Amino acid sequence: MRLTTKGRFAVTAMIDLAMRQSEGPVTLAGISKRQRISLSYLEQLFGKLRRVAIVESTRGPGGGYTLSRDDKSITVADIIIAVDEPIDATQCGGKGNCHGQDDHHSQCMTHDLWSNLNKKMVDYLQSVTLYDLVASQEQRGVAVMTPFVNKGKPVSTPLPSGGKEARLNLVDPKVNSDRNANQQPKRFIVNSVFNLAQQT
Amino acid sequence: MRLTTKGRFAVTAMIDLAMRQSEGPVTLAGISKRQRISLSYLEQLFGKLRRVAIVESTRGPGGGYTLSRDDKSITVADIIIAVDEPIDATQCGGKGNCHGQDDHHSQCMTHDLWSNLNKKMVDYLQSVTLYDLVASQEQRGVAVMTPFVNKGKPVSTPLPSGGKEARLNLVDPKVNSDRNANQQPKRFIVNSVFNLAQQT
DNA sequence: AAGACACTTGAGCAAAATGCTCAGGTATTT
DNA sequence: AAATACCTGAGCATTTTGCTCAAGTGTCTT
Repeated sequence: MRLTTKGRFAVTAMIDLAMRQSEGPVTLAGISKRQRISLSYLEQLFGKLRRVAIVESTRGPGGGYTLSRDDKSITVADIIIAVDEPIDATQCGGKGNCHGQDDHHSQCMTHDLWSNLNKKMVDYLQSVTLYDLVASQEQRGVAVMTPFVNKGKPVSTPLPSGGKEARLNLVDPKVNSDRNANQQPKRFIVNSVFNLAQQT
Repeated sequence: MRLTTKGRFAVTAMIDLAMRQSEGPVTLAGISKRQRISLSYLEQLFGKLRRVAIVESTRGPGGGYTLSRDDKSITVADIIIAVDEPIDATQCGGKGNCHGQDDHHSQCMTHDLWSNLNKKMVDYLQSVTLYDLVASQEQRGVAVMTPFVNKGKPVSTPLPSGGKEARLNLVDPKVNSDRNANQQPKRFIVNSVFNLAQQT
């Protein structure tokens, strides 16, 4: 379990995807614009997410990505583990075969410490589903990103994205869909886990 | 809260210190040999530990480091926070002022997620004291790391506990003086927290 | 006073990891 | 065809990590 911005981007992107997939496949280009993550980078991330079968892809015009299973059965841990794969094989890798060099049977001193910590982290991240994140997001008023999506709930704020996005953005007229175009719309930033809490 | 090998080394070194400070100040050179951590690196780490008043130093011959407070009141979190100081000022830094760029009052989508995760980690690390680590270490038989100290000081045979655990696997008498011994002694390796648990 | 000891400080640096970009593809629709 | 959009892998600039080196400063022993 590593935690880098890669994992944070992936979670952010997945929330975006989860919030809009009712309209059909969501394009990476769209996520890229809304969340201001480079398209190429997203392609990398979603390649991994697809390989672990968290998302499915549809090619061609009108294509994009969809969740391959339910909101509620995809956890944050799933996402992070998929994109931030462990380099494993480092140290004892949880196997417990970590003595100094002698033949002692003792595990390394702090094995349990790190092992337990890791477990706590995984436990927590596994307890949070994509559904939870979407729900809490909608409750907050960030809600739906485009005015059209409405999962039966009141759409609280038609965001100031204007008429351009007013249409299911299947075909954005003339949008400079340059590969490396820079984007502007709002993005929900993800914080670093590790820079927080100096104390509490 | 960052977790790097720096923090792991620091915890390891602190355990070593805690286990031997009854003999008086513990030198970095000693820790360096026993744990096979470069002296210069230890100097860096202990500089930070001293600055946050977790340890105290005594200069000159016979000097070294000592815990500046009780075993039981020093937590792993204290140690890690001391050496792996957060670069803070990144993102919203826990302040909650993390919107995209618009004027929304909403915090960023996953703020709570990372914030909670961080809290869980800190909570756990704060619940584990140096005393706990030393105790669990001794119980394991790793016990005291070297059989003697030839500093003109009495060779104490630590190990208040009885011979419960068979023969505490102390280093056998063959192990020679630490005079110019190259780094060979046992070291309790610390694992990467993040490379563990792919799943559970 | 001399010298050994051990902490103290800061600069510097190589290797690895990170966070991307670029340049090509290939499949599917219109 | 042509456009759309996924797919793949190589490559690379920056940052972070994990140290080393060099020069101190204070303290004790002789």
